[in-house]
Amino acid sequence: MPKVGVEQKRKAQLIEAAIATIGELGLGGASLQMIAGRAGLSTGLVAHYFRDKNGLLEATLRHIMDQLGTEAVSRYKKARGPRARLKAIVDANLSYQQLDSEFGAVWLAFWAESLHSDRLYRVQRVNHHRLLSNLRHCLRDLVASAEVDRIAESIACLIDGVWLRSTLVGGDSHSRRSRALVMEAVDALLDSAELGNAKPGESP
Amino acid sequence: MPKVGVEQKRKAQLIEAAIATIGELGLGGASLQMIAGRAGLSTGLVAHYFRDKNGLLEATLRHIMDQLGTEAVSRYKKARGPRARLKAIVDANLSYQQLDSEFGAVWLAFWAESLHSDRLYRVQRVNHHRLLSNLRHCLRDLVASAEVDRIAESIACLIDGVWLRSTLVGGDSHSRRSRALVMEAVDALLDSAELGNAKPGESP
Amino acid sequence: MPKVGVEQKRKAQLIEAAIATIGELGLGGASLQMIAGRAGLSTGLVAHYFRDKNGLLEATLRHIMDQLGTEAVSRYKKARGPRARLKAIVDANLSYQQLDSEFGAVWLAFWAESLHSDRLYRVQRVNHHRLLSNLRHCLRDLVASAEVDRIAESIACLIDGVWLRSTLVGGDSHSRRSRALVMEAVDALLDSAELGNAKPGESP
Amino acid sequence: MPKVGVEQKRKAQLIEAAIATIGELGLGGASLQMIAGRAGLSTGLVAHYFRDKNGLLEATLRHIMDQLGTEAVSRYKKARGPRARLKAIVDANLSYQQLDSEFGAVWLAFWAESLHSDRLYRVQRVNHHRLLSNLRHCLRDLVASAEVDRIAESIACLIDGVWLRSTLVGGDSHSRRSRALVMEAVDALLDSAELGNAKPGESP
DNA sequence: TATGAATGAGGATTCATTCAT
DNA sequence: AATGAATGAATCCTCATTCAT
Repeated sequence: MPKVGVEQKRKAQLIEAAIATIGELGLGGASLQMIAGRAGLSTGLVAHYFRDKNGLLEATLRHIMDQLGTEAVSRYKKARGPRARLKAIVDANLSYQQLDSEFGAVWLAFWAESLHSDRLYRVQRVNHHRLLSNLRHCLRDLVASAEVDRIAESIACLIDGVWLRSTLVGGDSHSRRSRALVMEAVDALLDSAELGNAKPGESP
Repeated sequence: MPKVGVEQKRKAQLIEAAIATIGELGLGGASLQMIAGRAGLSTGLVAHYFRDKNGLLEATLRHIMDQLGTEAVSRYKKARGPRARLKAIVDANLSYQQLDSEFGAVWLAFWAESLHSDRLYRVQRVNHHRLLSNLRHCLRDLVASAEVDRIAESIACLIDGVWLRSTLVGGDSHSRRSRALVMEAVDALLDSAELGNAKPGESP
Repeated sequence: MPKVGVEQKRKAQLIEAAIATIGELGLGGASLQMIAGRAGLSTGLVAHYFRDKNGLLEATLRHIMDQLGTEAVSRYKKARGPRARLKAIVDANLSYQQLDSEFGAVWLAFWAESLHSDRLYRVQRVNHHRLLSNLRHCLRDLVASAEVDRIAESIACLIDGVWLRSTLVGGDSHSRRSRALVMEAVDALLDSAELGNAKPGESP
Repeated sequence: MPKVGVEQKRKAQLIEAAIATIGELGLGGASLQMIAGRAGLSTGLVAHYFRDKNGLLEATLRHIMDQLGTEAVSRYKKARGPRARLKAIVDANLSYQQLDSEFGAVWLAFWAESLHSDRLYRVQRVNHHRLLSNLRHCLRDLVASAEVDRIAESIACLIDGVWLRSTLVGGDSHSRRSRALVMEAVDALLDSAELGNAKPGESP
């Protein structure tokens, strides 16, 4: 009988439960008993598979980041043309945040915590830089190289600002509006860069 | 003998210590003993003046918001012209966040916590709407009324995204760069709105 | 009203309870709940006064050592003549161990633990050397200086061996017998040293 | 297929690992996972072969005692003359304790624990009496029968006191010195007994 | 025979809160 | 007004034990 895969399954169960619990109660309210209970497992298993509560939290953050990365790559590959690819990245980041209304809260909780935990901080920075690097890669085909960094940073801030503020509002209508909002702002940024540099752009 | 003002002074001491402690250790690590100890007072005083730990936290968040509001009003009044007033608001929000490198962390901690605490949530929303409302007020003189809401929201997102991402990076050079970044993005947004609406804008 | 002395009293209560509990259940069975419960206090007070369980244990060991030291000094001062002083020291060590039948068990538990705890180890060594030094001091008047160290060490071993083995037997008759046993052995050691060195000794 | 002997081998592995772990970390720090891990086996095997953690500990103590007994018998048989046989017993007890510097710690840990465990206590007492009985047997040829018990007890205390104190000091030079110390004290005891009884002794 | 997954009780520790002074 | 002693619930973690494979 396949005892194989039990470890992966248990880890996934615990991570899923951690996400749900943190989303509902925040990091401060997410005790191991709540998490393990929601997963239908015992608290001891956390130590068994993750050594520590911190181990579970780190794995959880990493899981979230991996999922976001996978989503972004998948959308990116389907997109045709540089502007579409750029928007695919934006879309991946936004849709992922808003897939579940709790997701923004989880993301935010980890962001806040990462400022006081080396392990989480490192994971967080990897993602920070990955988003910037992806954006820059797309922008190289769209604006003058002198503008790439600035515009990439602006778009990254827009994305993070949008989901951050949307955690305060929530709701589906807001989700749709916020996507549109970012897209229009991105267009504005690209247009101004193109105009300023007289660079011939493709139509969006 | 003027024992008047003792209450105000003690409250201020505790709030200041709360901000410093949360900035350094996060909300999860800020125990009453740490806060009171840093203020040079006893833990009992917290109950005396704020009834509760939550009472202290709420007062602390309110204090931060009030300070930000005061700063914004002060800068706003000195500014001449609609675009300058708009930038004054942006500046107020950014400079305040970056006054102290710990400040972003405090702000972030409260934002995360407010998603799980009604009291904090309400305070947070007031500020959320105040920023939007201020931005909208300025924009009415700059862009077509149909665009006001959208641009205001975009700028608000930019502001929050900038300080949020800057909590991960820190440093003075980043602070200066991020101000410039927002200003340029604001210009791009305004220009695109003006062009699109053929509305004659003033020069920035 | 005298709030003074509360701290000393509470510490004494907890230390006393720690000794009783360790004597009854061993270090492995002495939980904070048992200790605090026996003292009629809450577990939280341990942290309040000793910071830690280890803090309590260290204070307890120190307390035992101090008491033994005081006892030894008191008996030593009453004794007349070098041989009597030597026996006063032996008596102090033995009578203290056997005052309470649990005491040997406590002493033994700490000795075993001190091999794995730096803090306890240091305290333990201080006592180890103090006993030797006291014995040497007495012996300088009784045997040739070349023999002092050896005889001191022998007597120290006898003392420790006696109480160690008596932990396995217990009972009052054994206590009395073991005192006599050490005294006779001490006499044998002194006699052999005196004879070997042809040193004129006083009558015991 | 010779699966015979597997049981004995596994038991020996676990016992050996238990001794090493207890020596290093003490009884309080010796978890089954540490012990089994050091033996390269799984925790489940402990239950399989010893039913219990206590079963393993009891077997371990018994193993130590058996080894000591074997060593003593072996040395005893090689010795010629009553005084040499007496010293053979002393040597067996001391050299065994000091074979490994961790050994005293293990012995001490079990001694402390045996005061709170019936099973271990019984094993401990068997050894206690065996040493006494061996010593008495030798002494019957050396001192008056009225002195046998007293001298036997004294020598036993010396032996235990020496290894007990040596656990605090350790080091090879101390080992050698402590053997000499006991031997000289034994001689002093024998001489005083012989003199007191005018019994003609053989030369050692 | 052997593994290691899973459990859950028990321990130390932290902390907000209460209250006598 | 102010202290800090005292509490006890809550949390994380460790660990012996059980059991299915």
